[in-house]
Amino acid sequence: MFEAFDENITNHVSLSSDELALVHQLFQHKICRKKTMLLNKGQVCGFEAFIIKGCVKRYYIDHEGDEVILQFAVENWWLSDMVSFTEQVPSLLYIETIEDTELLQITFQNKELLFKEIPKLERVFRLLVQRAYSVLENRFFTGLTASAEERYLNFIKKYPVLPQRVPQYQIASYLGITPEALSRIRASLLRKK
Amino acid sequence: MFEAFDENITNHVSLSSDELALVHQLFQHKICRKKTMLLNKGQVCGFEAFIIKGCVKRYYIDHEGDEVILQFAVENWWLSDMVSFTEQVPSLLYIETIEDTELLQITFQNKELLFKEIPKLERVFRLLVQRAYSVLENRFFTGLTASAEERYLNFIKKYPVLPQRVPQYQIASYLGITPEALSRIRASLLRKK
DNA sequence: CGCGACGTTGATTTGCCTCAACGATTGTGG
DNA sequence: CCACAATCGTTGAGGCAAATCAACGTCGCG
Repeated sequence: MFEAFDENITNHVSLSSDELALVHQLFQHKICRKKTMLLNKGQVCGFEAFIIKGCVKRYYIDHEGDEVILQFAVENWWLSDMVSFTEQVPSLLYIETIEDTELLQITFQNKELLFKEIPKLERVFRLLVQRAYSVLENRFFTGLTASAEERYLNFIKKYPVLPQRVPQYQIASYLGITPEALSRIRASLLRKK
Repeated sequence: MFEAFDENITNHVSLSSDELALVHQLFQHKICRKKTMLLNKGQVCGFEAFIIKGCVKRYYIDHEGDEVILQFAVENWWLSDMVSFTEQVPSLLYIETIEDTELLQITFQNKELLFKEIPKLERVFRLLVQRAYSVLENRFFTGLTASAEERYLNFIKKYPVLPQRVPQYQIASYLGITPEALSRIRASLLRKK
């Protein structure tokens, strides 16, 4: 159960078996069905989680009442509302499972405790945040210049499994376009081939 | 010279005067004229800097040869190409001063040294990265849904000084629109009032 | 079966881009 | 000090990508 998780952490820093045991102890194993709300707008995000299995979306509701999907997260991804979690303020976002999902999650207090016991983990999590920042910045500037078609091609290249796991209108939302537009893009790509 | 800088750091963690002295020693004071290139595409970003005075832009050149501005940074902001700096890989970006600018900057080696000497600073920089992440995520999702006019209104509300310090076509670039479009938006806003 | 969720397709509209021309301002060399 | 160019912002005309609105087919499920 912990293999990928351990690897993800010891990638960045080596831990004694005692230390690793403490880590395991502070992360709680959780299983939930699809369509479970893990976080609602207005709640303080109480967890940071590593996804062992499943698929999750993170989104907000815009002023017209539509879902805008910021992120899909699958196996071996970290999941949280970083803003809400680290600053312990109410979230603006929703987090919801798309499939039955298995997580390892830690609370804010336990994460603080973990840092106190094993300070070198500060480094690991700083690197994780930096990585997340890079990914976001990349996505941001392809979003600024690329056309919808390019963004879609980019998406399926980067996440080839997601189209099979996520309904198309949610992918459209992630790409920042309407479902109709995505449908037409796909049709036009088929015609080209 | 160090007031705002010190405050920015001791906000998150308290330091002894010895520790603070070490920090000061490892950050180098630098002054440069406007239009100085601080980073070129292809270089490994050698610094992380705190802006004491001045204004800087961070941008890349798109496939049509146009500047796309990702960030303006002014007094009391941190500045770096985080991806390039932390992973020590060649940058895709340019960083250039818009005004005469005064910086406190640290090298990669010295930052590592700093962390080794004062591990609790890992925490400070983790929090800084997280803050940067929040800002970016916010900007990202207003970019996904908001119209150009909304983005502009947002911008002047958030950074009321920048329109006086930065030419309008660069603001347009930052907002992801053409200078013409921004000009029209401004004209239309004036008409409304 | 019948209903709702999802994807497709068509017609129309719209927000922003592109291209082009034109003032206003600033800087520069003669 | 003026002539000239360069830079910047504005305005107009036309075009295009994607949004909106609407209708329809298909599939899975209570």
